[in-house]
Amino acid sequence: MATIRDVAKHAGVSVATVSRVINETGYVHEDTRRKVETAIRELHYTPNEVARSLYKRKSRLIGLLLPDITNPFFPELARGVEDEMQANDFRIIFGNSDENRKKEKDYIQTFVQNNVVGVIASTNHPDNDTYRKLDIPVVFLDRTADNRPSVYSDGREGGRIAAQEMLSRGSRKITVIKGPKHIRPAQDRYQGAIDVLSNEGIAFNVIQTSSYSFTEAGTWAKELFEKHPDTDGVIASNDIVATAVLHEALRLGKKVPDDVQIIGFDDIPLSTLLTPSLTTIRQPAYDMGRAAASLLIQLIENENVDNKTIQMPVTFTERDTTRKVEQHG
Amino acid sequence: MATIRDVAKHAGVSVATVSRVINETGYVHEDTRRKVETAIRELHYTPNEVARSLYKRKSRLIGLLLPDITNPFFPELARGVEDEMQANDFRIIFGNSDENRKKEKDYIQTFVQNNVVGVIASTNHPDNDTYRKLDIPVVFLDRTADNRPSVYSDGREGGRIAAQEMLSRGSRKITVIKGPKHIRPAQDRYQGAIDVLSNEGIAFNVIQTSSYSFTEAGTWAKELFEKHPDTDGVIASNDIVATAVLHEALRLGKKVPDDVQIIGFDDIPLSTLLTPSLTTIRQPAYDMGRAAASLLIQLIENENVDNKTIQMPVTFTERDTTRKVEQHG
DNA sequence: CCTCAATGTGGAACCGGTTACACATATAAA
DNA sequence: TTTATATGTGTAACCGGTTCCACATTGAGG
Repeated sequence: MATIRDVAKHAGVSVATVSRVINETGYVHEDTRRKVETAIRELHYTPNEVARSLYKRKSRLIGLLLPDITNPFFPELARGVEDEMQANDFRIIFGNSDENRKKEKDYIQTFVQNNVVGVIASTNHPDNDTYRKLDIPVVFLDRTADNRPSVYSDGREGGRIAAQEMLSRGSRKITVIKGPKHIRPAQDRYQGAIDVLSNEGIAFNVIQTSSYSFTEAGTWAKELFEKHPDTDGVIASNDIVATAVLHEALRLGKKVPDDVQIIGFDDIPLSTLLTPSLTTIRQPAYDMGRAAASLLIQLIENENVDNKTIQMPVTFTERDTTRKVEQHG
Repeated sequence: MATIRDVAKHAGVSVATVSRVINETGYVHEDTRRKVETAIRELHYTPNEVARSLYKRKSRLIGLLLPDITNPFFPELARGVEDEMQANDFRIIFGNSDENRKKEKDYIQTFVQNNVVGVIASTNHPDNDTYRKLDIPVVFLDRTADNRPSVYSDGREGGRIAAQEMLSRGSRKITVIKGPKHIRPAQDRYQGAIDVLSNEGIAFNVIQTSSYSFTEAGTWAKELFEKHPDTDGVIASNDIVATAVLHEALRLGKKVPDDVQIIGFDDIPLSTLLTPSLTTIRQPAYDMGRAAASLLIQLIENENVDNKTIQMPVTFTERDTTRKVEQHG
């Protein structure tokens, strides 16, 4: 690998001049510029980002911390982040936290050790010192923390919508699947749903789950129909469990949506391809990723950001696991 | 952020000694060690990886390049890589290539600029100079290149198995979905399938697709049943299209597997949760990721590696989109 | 013709680590 | 007692960039 000194020698100038050419700073005579550019080309020189980063105490790297890329919601988010970052010449150091504080902390630390200029994190503990003490901008994604920069969608509202739509479509024996305790958005959704149910005076059952994993989802679906066989409406904590519930319902010979209606959450890409396709509360994951990246970049570049917390819309996405409701008025 | 000089001053020793303590190299008196360790703790010192990386010309970073994290097969792979790397204190710079050579090249370049010590790449052009000229180890994942380190599974064999199982279960009007031309494993699978079909003298139809995207998958499924409505067996190029085909078949009122059998490829996590659940040719994605990471680490650490190309088994994973075949013998 | 600002360039310090080397001391072997 | 070896520590160069500052040259304005 050629260094800046090689280029300087080859072009017959000083390293300072080469640096000026590369960074387009200060004065450089046109002829000199050309000489340097030729040398750069001939030596296939590319600047060493590490050396740069050391002096500037800033890299072109950002840290991205997500709970688990294996959950289909997160790749969408990640992809949004990546595309926006890529477009702005930032690269990503990536880690899965498994919603585990130690892993989180370790990752944040190595992010810092690698001079990242910003962090996007999906954490349940934004108020933790790990984040508070960071002196680089952090954007919380799919999570909120009051007044700290974040991009999220309103889980509570989503839960409410799910419950309302479920009710307006006639289900009365509703089972709500309560996502893992330590996952904030899961709890928000649950709260939103039971807000509405309680207000309307509708009794409901709850199935508590402890992870979002594919393998366990089936277990909870089984548990649901064993404990509450007369359920005629399921509000799931995300599309994975919703899919498992759908699978189990069909296995039991129930008709969906006639016997049981199901509403999921997230709108992962596969939801449309299920049969019947899954009605769900959509979060615009890809756009959320992009928005978070864009917000972080603004923060990094010290631009004045008026809107530090961006709430994205949740939308009821009607498909075939819910009954059609006749239009009136 | 405290630097090594701060620690040295605080402990009343030289930076060299601090460095020796941190890296456990050379001789350090027990008492000195303790003083230094105390100072490190008190100052919350963590070494700056960038400075390290600059001097050593080696970081603890590796580059991971995957086509598209949005395709559910890749998160499994990525997770395997991450877990293994994490366990060995390596971090990941991540990028999506979209199977696009320019993006690939750009990413590889920034990997190099950031002093990564190794690269794991899923590329269709392993023989490209981009990789040939790298002076750090590269492991190809989900792709082969003769004699270069790689972890993959035998797509051709997978295609053969799919075709055999399809035939042994009685389908005779088979449509093979041919994955995108530029994606090697897709072509291998296709070749494997038509090898068997041709050998057996079975006529078959082909649907050519040009991407693995969720949104387009539905289009090809529709095209399939429009062009070849009498199809009684579909060999899909991966589980995404298989899912779309299943969805479309059911929509058309076909019985699966009675009227149409479907075999997918990959065994993405959702396959079990479809109804009927998807029969597929499984690749052990997570294990492949781990294996690739483990191989790369060996290469990085200059260990003698006897087996540089690791072929993982493809296994016929029988579920409910294929008919049961009676056991004999 | 003189002055001053704009233009152009290079030397060297600096970022925060690692390590070669020099030097000192303690210990064991001869 | 001498010598070789193991142990312990510090100084300074180095990694490959960036940037401050000093210095030279040019041209415009007075």
